[in-house]
Amino acid sequence: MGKLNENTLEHVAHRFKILGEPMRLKLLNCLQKGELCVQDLVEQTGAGQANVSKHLSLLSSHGILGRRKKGLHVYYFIKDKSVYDLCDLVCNSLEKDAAGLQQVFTPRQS
Amino acid sequence: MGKLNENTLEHVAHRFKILGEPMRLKLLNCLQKGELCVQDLVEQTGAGQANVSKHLSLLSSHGILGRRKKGLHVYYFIKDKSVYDLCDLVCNSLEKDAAGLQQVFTPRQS
DNA sequence: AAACTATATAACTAAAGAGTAAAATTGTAT
DNA sequence: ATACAATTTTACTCTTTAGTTATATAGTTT
Repeated sequence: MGKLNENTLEHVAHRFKILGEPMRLKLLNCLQKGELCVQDLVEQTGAGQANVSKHLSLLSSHGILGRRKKGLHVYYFIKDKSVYDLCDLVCNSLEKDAAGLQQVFTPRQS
Repeated sequence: MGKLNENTLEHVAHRFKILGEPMRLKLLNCLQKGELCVQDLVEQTGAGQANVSKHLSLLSSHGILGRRKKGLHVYYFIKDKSVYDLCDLVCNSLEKDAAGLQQVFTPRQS
């Protein structure tokens, strides 16, 4: 994290905030294997149509997803693959935390 | 992002949410060079004392910061350095976005 | 054209959370 | 013990936002 001025700091925080909703991560997770239309995502997530649509709009308006219209359907796809790297980093960090906790709570043989 | 089940997905989102506040990133930014006490951080950020204290509590209760008491002062320090990697990743992604926009809006010589 | 389907938008409700001021803790100094 | 200083906690206000329902838009089919 080199020299974060006030402005870029806001942008970075904003990006994190966008990724900080379980439903949005769920959508990104579904889109790992390739593009899907809104319907598909509604089915796979079990969320409401309007809700899914709003999240997708947000993600695409911030360059994380791309949008492709084909007839009645709108297909969304991953545009910024760095989100997966971010998730991986967080996962590793959380696993390390969990390992640490386990070590604390697992009594040693005496 | 390998196989994120419902549960880990929530945890990852939660971590992002924690990092999704400008003031918290500001605090992490201040702590890059080493530990600081609450007062120092209040001065460096210009935020209210209670506010800073709450953010620090949150960050340390989630393993991102560590806490060390010394007399009247409480020193906070980075415990999970991966947060800087996360910020770097986001910065790179945002820079790429900005570069793309510039390319779109900069007319070529014809 | 009308009927239908997929998606987006608008308006609303409810919950979460950032900031603040005041009171409570905790530790120090006199 | 009293006074003081650093930090935390509590209680509150205000803003933001996720989810929902209903409506609007865009495209298709008959």
